[in-house]
Amino acid sequence: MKVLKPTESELDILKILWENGDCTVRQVHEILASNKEIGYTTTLKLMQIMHGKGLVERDESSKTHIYKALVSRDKAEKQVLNKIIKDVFDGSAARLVMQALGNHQASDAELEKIKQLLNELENKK
Amino acid sequence: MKVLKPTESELDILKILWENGDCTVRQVHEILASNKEIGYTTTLKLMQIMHGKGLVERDESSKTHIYKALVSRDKAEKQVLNKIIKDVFDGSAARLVMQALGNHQASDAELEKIKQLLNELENKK
DNA sequence: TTGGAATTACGAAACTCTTCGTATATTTGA
DNA sequence: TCAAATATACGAAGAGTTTCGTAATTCCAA
Repeated sequence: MKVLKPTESELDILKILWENGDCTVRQVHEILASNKEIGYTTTLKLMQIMHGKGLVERDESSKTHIYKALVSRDKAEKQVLNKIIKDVFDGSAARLVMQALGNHQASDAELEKIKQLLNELENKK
Repeated sequence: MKVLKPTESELDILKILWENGDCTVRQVHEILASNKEIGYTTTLKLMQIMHGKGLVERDESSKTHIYKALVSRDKAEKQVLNKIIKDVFDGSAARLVMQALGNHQASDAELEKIKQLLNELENKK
């Protein structure tokens, strides 16, 4: 099975669908356009291409189509990370984690959650 | 200041320069060509473009130029991560870390190193 | 009912990235 | 010395992405 790798623009649209649920092109466009200059037909075309690639499906029963993400957020995130880990971090997830932790400030609560996850991972072994 | 975002091919070349130190086009090409089909002039062109972008500098004192990375590995890794964290993980490094840890098998030693890093981070607060 | 607004479909331009062929210059060794 | 090997420069093709204009269709409100 072919791995679907969303482009950057496609990811923007997927995020909107993940966060807002199924959307019309108009709805997606309004959100995109609130962050940057973009024409309506550009948004439309992107979503049509995503449909062609199988990244989204759409309900065509009424004239105004309703789009739904076909990739889960979790899966897409994993794909992105796998690629980075492979390409940039020599396949070492730990290297990536340490670079991320060293660079970014995480809140106490977040650090606690991460430690908890680490303990669970160790117990599983 | 403009952020330099290496493309995938450019990253391949940077990695060679980071690991092997300064290189001629020929040296870089030999390493690239051991992993995939690629013509010499392709490698040359890529490195010329990288030079134009300021990703590398080169010593032109002899006919055969010697290229040197101008971005550090650490900085490039941080840039890649920052972008992903911003684009995909809503700005939360912790979300990225958890996705990475949940997905990939890290060795005990790696997990230990990560826990240690977490402790250091907590003590710093 | 009908004209304007909204929607989809489609083609093509502009841009970036990757690739390589060809031209030109330099070095080298037989 | 001078032909072959090696190097750089450069242009351009091909693929993928992003952008939008235009045409055709459908819907809705006056």
